[in-house]
Amino acid sequence: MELDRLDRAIIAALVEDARQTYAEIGHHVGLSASAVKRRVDRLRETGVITGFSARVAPRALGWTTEAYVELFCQGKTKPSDIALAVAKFPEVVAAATITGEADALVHIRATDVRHVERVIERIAAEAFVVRTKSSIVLSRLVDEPPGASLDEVAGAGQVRETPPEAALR
Amino acid sequence: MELDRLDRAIIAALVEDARQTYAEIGHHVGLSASAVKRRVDRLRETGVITGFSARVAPRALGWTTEAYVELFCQGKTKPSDIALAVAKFPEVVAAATITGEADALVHIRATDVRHVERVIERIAAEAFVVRTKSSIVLSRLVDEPPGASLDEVAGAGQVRETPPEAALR
DNA sequence: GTTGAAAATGCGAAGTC
DNA sequence: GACTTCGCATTTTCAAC
Repeated sequence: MELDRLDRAIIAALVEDARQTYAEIGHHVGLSASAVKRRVDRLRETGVITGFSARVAPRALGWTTEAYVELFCQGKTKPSDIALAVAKFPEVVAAATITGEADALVHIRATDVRHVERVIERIAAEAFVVRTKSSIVLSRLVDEPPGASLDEVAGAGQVRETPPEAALR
Repeated sequence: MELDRLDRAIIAALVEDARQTYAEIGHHVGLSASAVKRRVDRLRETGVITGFSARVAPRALGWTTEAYVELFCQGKTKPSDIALAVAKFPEVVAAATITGEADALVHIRATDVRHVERVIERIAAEAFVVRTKSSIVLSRLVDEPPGASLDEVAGAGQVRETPPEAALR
């Protein structure tokens, strides 16, 4: 799907505040409310915008501790096996297979260090896990709303209006 | 701030879909629209809900590649130094100081592998960075909207209604 | 993409428990 | 103190242009 400058401005506005009215967004990007709605509907249908979500302060809900855990797995382990195993835990915020020594990296959010410990223990108990290596987060330095400044840098799909170098300022 | 069962149900509803109407949320949790709005207003004022944001498919915007980069820094480096240095890059989605060998972990999202490489190069050029160790993401397995299932597990602030053990099912 | 009108929703006041 | 109902302003939505 092709995205023009207006689409990206609308997306940026919605990433910043998803409860703005169409009229407000329209005023900001130079369109009528109807036109904005039509574009937003299209962006949702085509899967560019996957939904709208409240940003919650994890600490306010008691989630004070997080950790990154590297997983070292047996040779024949499939990514889908790892996905199934870790997706079971609500504490697992993110997970990905990666290059390097470890096979996967799992991001955990929990209520305290003991809680983190218990989750790691249960992940390590999975049959395919050979060993784990975990790092507790001491202090979070950056935590952008996913896609906060995407429009500043990325081009629209395959067609880029600004050269990649511009992304580095 | 104290959160009761209703607050957490409302938060869960808004994390799932931040553009639901107050009436819909109210129907779901058993309150009138007005009551829901008052609670949401209070949750925003107290900082539990920090905002509302559109979820965007990074791929649709051309962000097809991500990486995790461990930073090894000089002895006297302060977390705030690292924060200032990495926050400059829109490609840096998250960063945190961690326990273990490395001093910090930086999560990068970029348009392609070359783009990742350039960002890492520029981070490595910071005066306090001794060396870096990076892992490119092969495939993302889990990517929950931050706080998607927080209410399932965490207690409300310091007062916990369910014992921590319940979090592990 | 815009305008305009009908339906739905947001929002605050007043009243109830 | 918190919730509900009610009335009016705003917004959403969908037509026709």
